[in-house]
Order: sequence, then C-alpha cells, then structure tokens
Amino acid sequence: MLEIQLPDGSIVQHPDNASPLSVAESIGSRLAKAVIAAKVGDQVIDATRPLHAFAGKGPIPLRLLTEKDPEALGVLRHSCAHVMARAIMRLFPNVSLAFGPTINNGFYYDFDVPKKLSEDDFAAIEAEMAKIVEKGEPFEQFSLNREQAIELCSDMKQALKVEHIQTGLASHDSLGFYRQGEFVDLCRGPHIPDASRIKAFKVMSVAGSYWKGDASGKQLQRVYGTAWFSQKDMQSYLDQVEEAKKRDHRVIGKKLGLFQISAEVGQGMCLWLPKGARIRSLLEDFLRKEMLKRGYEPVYSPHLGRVELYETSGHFPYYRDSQFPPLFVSDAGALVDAWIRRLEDPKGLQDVHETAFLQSAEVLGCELKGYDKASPAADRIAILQQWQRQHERYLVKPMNCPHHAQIFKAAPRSYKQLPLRLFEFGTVYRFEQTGELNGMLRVRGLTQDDAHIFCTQDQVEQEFRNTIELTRLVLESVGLKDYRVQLSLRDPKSDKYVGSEENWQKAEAALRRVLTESGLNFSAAEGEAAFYGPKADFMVRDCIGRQWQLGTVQLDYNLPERFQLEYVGADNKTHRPVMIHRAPFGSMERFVGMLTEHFAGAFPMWLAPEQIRICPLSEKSNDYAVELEKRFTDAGFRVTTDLRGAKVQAKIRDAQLELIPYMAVVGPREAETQSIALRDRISGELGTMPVTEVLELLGTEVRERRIRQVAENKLAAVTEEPQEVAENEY
RNA sequence: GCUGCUGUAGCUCAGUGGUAGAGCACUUCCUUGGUAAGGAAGAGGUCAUGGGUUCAAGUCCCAUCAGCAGCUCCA
Repeated sequence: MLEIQLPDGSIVQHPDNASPLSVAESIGSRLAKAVIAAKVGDQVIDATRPLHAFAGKGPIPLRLLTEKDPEALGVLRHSCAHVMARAIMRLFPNVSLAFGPTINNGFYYDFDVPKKLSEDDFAAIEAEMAKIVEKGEPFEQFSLNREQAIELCSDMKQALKVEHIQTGLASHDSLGFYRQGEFVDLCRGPHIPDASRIKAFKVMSVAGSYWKGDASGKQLQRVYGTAWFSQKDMQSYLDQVEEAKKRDHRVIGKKLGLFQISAEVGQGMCLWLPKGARIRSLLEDFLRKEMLKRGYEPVYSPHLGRVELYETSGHFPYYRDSQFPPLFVSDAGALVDAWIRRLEDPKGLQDVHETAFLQSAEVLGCELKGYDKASPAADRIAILQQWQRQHERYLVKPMNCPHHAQIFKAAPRSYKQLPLRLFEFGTVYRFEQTGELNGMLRVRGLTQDDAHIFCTQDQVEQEFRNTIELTRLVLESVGLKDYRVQLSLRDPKSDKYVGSEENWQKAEAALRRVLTESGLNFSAAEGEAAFYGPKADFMVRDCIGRQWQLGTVQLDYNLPERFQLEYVGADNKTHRPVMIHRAPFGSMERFVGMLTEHFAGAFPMWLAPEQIRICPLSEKSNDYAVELEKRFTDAGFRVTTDLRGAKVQAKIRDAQLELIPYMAVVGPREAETQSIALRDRISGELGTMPVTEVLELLGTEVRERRIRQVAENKLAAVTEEPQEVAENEY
C-alpha cells in the first residue's frame, strides 16, 4: 500500500498501482474528469503516472492539478504541441520533429519539413487537430534504454531526435516517450491524460528557426500555437494580442506624428518629430531637474572619440562588429586597417596580395619604413600599428563612459570632492544587426540619460541607495508602479571578474542591503554580473502586462583601472575610485517607445505634446478662442486652436483621435462670461467653468503629474506571469 | 546577419500582362453650427531603385535598398 498525503494534510492509503488519476477517482468521478496533471512535491507529473515510483520515506505529498492551477495550463499546451505535430505529420510527408516546448501564452513546435508552411495551411492543420482532440485518445508514457530509443527514432525516420539522443542526451540511460495513437515522440512530459481536455486552441503563426539555435545549422520551420481550457480564455488572450498590436508604438508614432525613421537618413536612425521631441524634452527636463537637486553636474562630450580612447577602455576592437566602423582621417587609414586584419588572420593570403597592398599604400601616400624588411607577420603588424597611431582614427562613440572618465581625469581629485556625479544626455551609436532594429525600441543612434558617479568604495552603498530612489521616482512619475529589480551578482566559482575580492563582497552586500531595506521586490541572479561589476536592472510591467527592462545601475571596477583613475585620500595616498553607471530611462528612444505603448498614445497631462485643443463653435468665436490660447500659453500650457470652418463635432472628433487630454469648447456664451465648456478626453463634458478655474484645475493635474488613463485597461487580468521557455524538453 | 513575407498618392489600401484607382488627409468655395465625421469642386503618382523577359510590365524574372515576422544578438 502507498501512503499519500493530500494538500489538506490528510493521509490516505492506496494500492501500489495507484496513479493520481485513480486517487482522484476515489475522491469523486467529477474530480477525476477535471484532473489535468498532478504535483508530487515540486515535480509536475502525468495524472496517469504510477505513484509507487515516488514512495520513500513518509507519505507521498500529492496535489491534483485541475484547470484552476497555473501549472496545468503549461501541461495542456505541451500536449497541444504534440497534437499539432501529429496533425502536421498526417497532412504533410517527411516531417522530422525537432522541439516543441510551451512558451508564455502558448507553445511552438519546430519541424524539418520539405513543404513550405504558410498561413494558408493553418485551417487544415486546425481541422486535423480538432479531429484528434475530438477522438480524445490518451497520452501514454513509456521509457526505453538508449539503444531501443535510437532504434525507435530511426525506425520513425526522426533523424533530429536520434541526433539529440546521441548528443544533448548523451548522459541519459533511460529516455521517455509519449504515444498518442500513431504519434510517438521523445519527450519528458508531463502530459494531460487524454486529448479531449484541450478545449480551445489556435495555430498562430509560422516562422523560421534553427536546430538548437545555431544559425549556421539547419533551418527549421517553427509553428506557433496557443491552447486554453475554455474558448472564453482564449478569446481574452486573442483580444489582448490585438490590443498589443493596436498599441504598437510604430503605428501610434506615425499616427500621432511622434517620430519617423526615414530610409534616406538610414535604418535605425530615429527622427524625433515635434510632438515626440516635446515628450522627450519634458522627460529630460524633469530628470535634469531631479539630478541637479541630487548633486549631479551636467557635462557635454563630443560624438567622436579617438580609437585609442576605446582601446584603453577595452571597447575596441572587442565590440568592433557592433560599432560603426572607424573614421580614418588619412586616405590610407582604411587600407592599413584592413591589411592588419588580414595579417592577423592570413588564411588564403598570397604574396601578390602583399605586393598589391604595398602599391596601393604607396599610391595613397602611406610610407611604411622598414615594412619590407620585417619578417614575421607580428613585426609587420607592429609597423602598421605604429603608422596608425600617427594618423588619426575616430569612432562615433558607442558609449559615454570613456569621455566621462577623461573628465574625471581633467583635474587631480581629492576624496573631499567625491562622489563626483557627471551626467549627460549622451547620444551613442551602435551598429545593431539589421534584423534587430525595431522602431524606437532598438535603434542605431540612441540617447542615454547617462551619468557616471565616481566615488569611494565606502560611498557605494549610499550612492546606490540614491540611484534606486531616483529610478523609482522616474518610473512612478509616468505611472509605472509595477516593477521589480534583478540584482546580478558574480558567480563565486568563476575567476573572470576584475576588482578585488574584498570590494566585490562589500559591494554585493551593500547592494543587497539597500534593496532589502527599500522594500522593493528583487531577485538575485548569481553569475549574471558583468565581468566589471555587479548590476541592478529594473524590470517594469506596463499596463497590459508586458515586461520591459528599463533603468539600470552598474558598478564598474574595470574602467577606473584601465583609465588609471585616482583620487587622493585622507591618508594622502592615491586610491582608485569606483565608477557607477546608471540610467533611469535607459535610452530616450526606448523609453518613449515603451511609454507610447504603455499609454497607447494617450500621454498624461504632464507629458502630452498638446494638452488642450480650443474648439470655437464657429468663426464668430475665433477671436475669443485666440485670446484664450494666449492666456493658456502664457500660463505654460501647450495648446492649439482649431480655427477651421468645420462644425464643432468634427473638431472634437479630431481632438479625440489625436488623444488630446482636454478640449475647450467656446461659443458666444463662453465669450460673454469669460468661461470655457471643458471637455475631458476620457470622461466627456465637464460643464462650463470660469477660465481661472480651468487654469487652476489643469495646472494642478500637470504639477502633480497625475496619471488617469492607465487604470482603464482591464486586459491586464488575462496576462500571466512571464515564464521562461518551459523545461518539458530534454 | 539568417529564413520568409511585403514595398502603388501624406496615411490605410484595391488593382493577375493592355490608358493609375478608392477612402481619409490636403487646397478652394458654400455652410456658421453646442460636444466623435455638413456639402461641392480641385490638386496630388518615374507604382522603392536598377536590370531583364515581352509587341506591351505596377503586374512575370533577377539584383539592390527598405519595412515586417521569427531566429541569432544587445558593452
């Protein structure tokens, strides 16, 4: 007999061949029908899995999972991935299966299949899946040893699975399979008892992927799907997907005239149109003011820096591929640079190439003394590098830190001057891969709200505390209240880190202490730190539940070392400062792009590019409207007047569509009494009130940075916790 | 960068080898109104760019550029 402990603490006896399903059966047949899977301790298992495998000391802690449990949805989706794979194998010949895990809100399955799948095939796939679901065959688990497993997969012509058993699963003696009808798949599970539990599913999209993520490897086709316990849940999800699409900052940005990316300027180069630029400058002004209050000092640095600067910082040539190529002041610069790289990797290089190089160099006026006498490649490279150092090369700056480090070095520093906090809205350029560019969220030219704090090790804790406080203020000022902090610490077993053991320990303890006392929701991730220092990233959830990584605070022990930064301590000896990089917004592009989606374009009063639209009833009231516009403008509001000869309904409609927070409707009655019929974009008519009252009302809303529009969204409820790709594959 | 899809008026899009289209926006005129579209007329295009096939190309083919989706990447 097995002793099983149920969640209520009660212990029940069951025969040795008991499974979660039979346990459920003994409680009630309705429960048995509702069981999706079960949990023994922390492990989710099939409802049909015999429980004797878990017998050991004491009773088996069993929890039956029904559709009310969040874990059950993952099990359902993974099973649905099998159903989809089965349907696709029925419809198309020569399907080789790769992996089919669950993901946030659904699942995918990767296939190697000769037929090019497209949206046109989805209906057929769904119809075939529906047949499988309707038949409701059980998912049956079985295990094989390595030889049997390889033989089975070979027999089924599943070459990828064979390869995976031989490579990825080389250490496994026993391999799990699931059978459902004619469909057999190498899989760790768990699965739902039978296919009829799938109540709602949809094939969502198809895309390319690679076998084991290797871009040089075989290209596979990935079919995405989603599955739910009810049509209603699925519909809410589909609605949310729609909502996210409607909020796309690229669509809204175009419609509202916030920004533009022009192919003629270049890909990934964002042009801030007046309205987008207004939002950005409001955010910058806000942050600048807060930083000045906190002892930061503004600095400016140029957009170029000599390549040697980045060689010192270590960013060149290490990140060369993700930087814009160097600018050479000398004609021969690019040639010499290219030739050094050929010499460093001389595969296929011939003597005639060298002759050609020397001739070209001569034509371009490049004298290389002693080059032809130098024999090992290393010597020739040294001569070329010597030449390079004598001829200017610049990089468009990929980051501001080296410049700020130079500013620190501009004068001898005493401990009395620390912390030195230098800030700059610094524009940097990164040569992102074309496929990574995405509206404002991923661009090639971006402006960081960058600052570098140079301080003593003992000041790290207080500076970190202040930075966290500033970041929180920034996020909450735009209504982002749902966030957590990921603290990235070093892997204590690794030796890849720079900086002393003692400093790391002190710093990590300090960061942890600050986060703990701040009451923030934070999680520590060991091994995630950069080699140069620990960092804290703010993970922010927007109002439809999507997660964004925004602000960051990073400690740096590396650059102070590389740039030989020093200050004189109270002991009259030189010491190395710690450098803290921090950016509450991250980048202005990304932050405004994210905010656009968060607000769906309806910016709060304090950020709205246009706050009030004055709508005169007819041209007879235009004079009063213009007079009002001046009063509002003088009071610091952003306001325009709609003087078209259109009906007021049309003016209001346009203002509503432009998401302007307030409309001031004025006709002869208002002109007579110096009043305004105020209309709120969200709640409609607010009635007629004196101009002074409107000024006061709206002024307060701006001053308090009131956010009113976000709470409206009800869709947040359907979004689940984000989850990593589920581990139901080996 | 890889794979696939897309590129027609300011915007959203229709146009399957035979004279370049619609709605919205824009301009002008009429209308002078009370909280989400009053009416009429007009203007606007080297159909992304460069080649090719054809009597004939927006339409078919190739290349390039750009956008989108996914993959890979993000100091």
